[in-house]
Amino acid sequence: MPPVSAELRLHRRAPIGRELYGMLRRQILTGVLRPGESIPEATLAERAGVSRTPVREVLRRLADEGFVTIIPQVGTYVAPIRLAAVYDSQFIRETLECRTIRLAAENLTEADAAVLRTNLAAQQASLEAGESDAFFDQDDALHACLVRIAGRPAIWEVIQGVKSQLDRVRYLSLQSGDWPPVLVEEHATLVGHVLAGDAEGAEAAMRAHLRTVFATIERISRVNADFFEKPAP
Amino acid sequence: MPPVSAELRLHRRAPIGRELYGMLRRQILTGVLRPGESIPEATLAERAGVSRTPVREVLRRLADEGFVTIIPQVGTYVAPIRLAAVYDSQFIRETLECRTIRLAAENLTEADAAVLRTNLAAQQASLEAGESDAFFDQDDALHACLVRIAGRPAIWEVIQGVKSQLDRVRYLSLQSGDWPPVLVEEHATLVGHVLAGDAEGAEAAMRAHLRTVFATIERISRVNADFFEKPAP
DNA sequence: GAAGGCATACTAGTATACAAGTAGCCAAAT
DNA sequence: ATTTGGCTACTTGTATACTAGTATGCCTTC
Repeated sequence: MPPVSAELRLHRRAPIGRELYGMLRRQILTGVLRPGESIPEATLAERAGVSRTPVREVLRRLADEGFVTIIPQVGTYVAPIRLAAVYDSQFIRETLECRTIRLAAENLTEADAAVLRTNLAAQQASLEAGESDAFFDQDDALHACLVRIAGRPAIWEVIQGVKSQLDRVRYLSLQSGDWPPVLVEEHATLVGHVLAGDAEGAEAAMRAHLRTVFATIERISRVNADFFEKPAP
Repeated sequence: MPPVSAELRLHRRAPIGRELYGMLRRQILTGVLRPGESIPEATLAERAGVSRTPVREVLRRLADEGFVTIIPQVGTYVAPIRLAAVYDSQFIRETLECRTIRLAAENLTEADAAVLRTNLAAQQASLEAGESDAFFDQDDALHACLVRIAGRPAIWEVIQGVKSQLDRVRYLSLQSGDWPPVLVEEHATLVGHVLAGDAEGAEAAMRAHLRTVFATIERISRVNADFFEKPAP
């Protein structure tokens, strides 16, 4: 019989391989693990001090997100960045966030406004300190916050799942080049419109902001050609 | 070393538990397996004639999609329909499909038009024959086709993954009530706008169409209360 | 010398054995 | 009669053993 307590009991899930998942995801995202690199289950299991079973589940999930490629009886490899997937991710993200930010501009409360201002200040600090990794996370936090303000917190989970490939490009673009100042500026504009309750302006700013990545993709895929999938001959 | 052939070789993947996944998904969707029902790994494994290992991967994926709830050391149960998830699914689907159908109306070719007309005719046939299961699939096929015409075939995969909870309501609504005629009518209107290249009208029709589900949710959740998550007390 | 076949090492897929934790029942004590 | 304690059956989580298939390097042969 179904436990009626299921709704109110907080299950202490067993995220044994949870940190392994996060570590691998991060390492692939940041390029510590480079596309094409072999990551056998046995090696990961041994390194983490666990058996292959939980490792397999982690890899299966990473494969679903497009981070690794599993070839049966051959091996598991860090997947190359697929440009087509990047463009699809951008399309979906733009579509969803441009709609949610309109709602955010309309539903804004004073408490939300304070959170947004705090985040912007933190970004400025990371920028001046040159901490690109911190900035990367704060960028995500701002967008997540906007989605939450829109009253659709679950949407961010979907975006998070979809933008995996986009994130890899985003990370590379933060490493080299002078994009962070531009992004902070755009974020400030974005938040400004939201604070003013200007839904129309906020959407336009978001659209422009999310398309900034386009300006870097070509250069990134040229400089870091080995990170990207080879185009069909 | 990474096999360079990875891109062009077609890997004969080993979808051993693939049919089990489809069967379970279908059975939960159609209500053959009812929310709260216990589905132990061992039972499923024995029934399918395989070991627990592949069954676990299937269940893990179903859990990610919100079809089952896995409680460690307790059991695996068919998940109840979460109304909040249904509304989130609808929001995302509406946002994405309203944008893609605009593109579909603009990118339409003659071949696409023929496919759309064929699908509509098939729907009409299923309607008259009272085959609601076939209609369910044709409904999906039409929407998938529109997304493909828009030039974003990958988007449908995302929608497919998101609308799981929505589908359960959709299936229930097709079982009882006289909604199929309404939906076919809406599909015809939709396709009509696309065929006419009327992006504006197509989007409006799509929005109205995807919101039709709202009219049934309240009744469905009342009639089939045992399918839905109990609201917080 | 080159090309083809074969053996070996390594991989993920699968099956099975073991461990840890939960819920429900039953008995005993109050 | 009620409550509380423990015990048992059952579940998922994890580890390990085994299977099957692939790629590669070496050896043979032409």
